[in-house]
Amino acid sequence: MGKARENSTGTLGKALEVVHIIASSPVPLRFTDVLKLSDQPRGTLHRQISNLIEEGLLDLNRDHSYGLGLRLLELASRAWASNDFRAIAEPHLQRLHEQTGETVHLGVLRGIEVIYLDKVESRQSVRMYSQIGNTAPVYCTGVGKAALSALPDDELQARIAQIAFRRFTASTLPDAKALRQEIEQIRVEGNAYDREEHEADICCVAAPIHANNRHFVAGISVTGPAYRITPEVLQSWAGITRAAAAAIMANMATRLSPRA
Amino acid sequence: MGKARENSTGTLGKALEVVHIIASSPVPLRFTDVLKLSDQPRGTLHRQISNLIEEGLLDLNRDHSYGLGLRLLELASRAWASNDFRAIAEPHLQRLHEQTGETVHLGVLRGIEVIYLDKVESRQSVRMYSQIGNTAPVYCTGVGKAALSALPDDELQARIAQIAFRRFTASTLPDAKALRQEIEQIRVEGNAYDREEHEADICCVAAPIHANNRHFVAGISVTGPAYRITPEVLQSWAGITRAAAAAIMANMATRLSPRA
DNA sequence: CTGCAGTGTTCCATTATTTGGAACTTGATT
DNA sequence: AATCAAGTTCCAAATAATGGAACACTGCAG
Repeated sequence: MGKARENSTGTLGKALEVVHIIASSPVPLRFTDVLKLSDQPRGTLHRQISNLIEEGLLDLNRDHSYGLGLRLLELASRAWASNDFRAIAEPHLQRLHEQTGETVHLGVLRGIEVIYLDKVESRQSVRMYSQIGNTAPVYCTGVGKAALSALPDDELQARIAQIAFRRFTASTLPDAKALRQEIEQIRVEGNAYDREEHEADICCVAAPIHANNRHFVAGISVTGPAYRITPEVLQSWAGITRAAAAAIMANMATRLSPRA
Repeated sequence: MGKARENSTGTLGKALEVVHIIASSPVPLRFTDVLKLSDQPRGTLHRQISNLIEEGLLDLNRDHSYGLGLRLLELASRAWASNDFRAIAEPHLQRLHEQTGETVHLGVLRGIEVIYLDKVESRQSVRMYSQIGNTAPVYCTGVGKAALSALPDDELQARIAQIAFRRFTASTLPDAKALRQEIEQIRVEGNAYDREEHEADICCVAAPIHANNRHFVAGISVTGPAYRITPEVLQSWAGITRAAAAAIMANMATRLSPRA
């Protein structure tokens, strides 16, 4: 199982590495656990963690395990609220949801992951806020593949080269070749699909969004359970999904970058 | 007149101060704007911001203004998902919502602010995720006053002393004396109320939650529009709100701190 | 076209902070 | 009471941050 990353850019980078270690662990970590996962000496790590706790980025539980601090929630709340792209997309997501009755996602590409920025769903009873802020691999999500398809070729190759393909389900794309092939298809059709490639029984249709210069790419998707959403139904949403994406891009052009 | 901000504990603290400046601004800031708001030399600030962007905590927009980075969303998403207290409270919030039909909040005390950890509401059409991660002053929210009432006296006095009272509405508590008086009342009754003290037309009934040692205090509330929720109705929810808080505390005792 | 002003970016000797090893404390377990 | 592991503190040495000033870029006005 992987050690940490090699991104130790200055003090800040190291501090965030510690946060990342704690964020990534499925199980609560105590001091020595973190010590083993990081490659820092005891004294150093201890001071780092103390600082992080002081700043509210980490919390010290009573059993001496560490958790993420509430300061993060506060900052994220503002990050979300002040995100122009999300604000522009919101009404279009809403409309797409009304047209389909299924869950609609907005995600942006970050490295070789998709991070979900917004979500509109009908039944709130289950896991209301679960998706926003979550990340998923590009190569097995509709939004991810849609976003990739909007990248310039050189960028695309660079990103694909970094991916470590892992099989989530029987239909997960197995390697770079299959992914490249599918990207070509998406570029022609204008839509990406996820047919139970990440989670069993979950499928979606997606469409790409990009800024003029294609340095910023994102995607939207309509998602539903495979037992209810047949391939034909999915297909039938392709057009309105593309239309919603186009509408968002049109709004971006006018409301962002007043001096294009 | 207090000193300016003295929260500059090390490099990390300064970096977060920059993040805070950008998070707090209602309007996008460019480099020189931040420079004016921070008291750091140009070169230093520039490197700090560069590092923060590198780490994903800030974003550089194309018009050279800065925004909060998506890394924050990712971390916050995990912070929220892995928060034991929130997970324990969740079903109780749900039940309280079913009993009242109104919006239910869970908030914890942090300094002299309340930070909202969770929310269950009926109509999702408006501003779904708006509340979680938001902060509000203790002295004019039901959850805040409830949480305060659970603090030991010395802690209570210390916190109250830090508050700068500001009038949000006609019924906002005006000063420390009024607040102390109300806290006494809450301690006797077991419930706190907010009668349009923060926002016009918003009122709520709340109940305190605390860990055994009272170093951790929080609160839950049932909130609704004043035009629909009469004082009598509000009063009628006091009991079930207290009951929900009690149930959460009972669960905390068994599920947290396995080695009390 | 040229100079000007406002912004953003880079450089590097000085300075202050972080580092890391070891010693110390705590508190559970035998 | 002794032992061991986990957590905390300390300080000289190493390293990273600082901050002042110079450099570049951009649009604007003469």
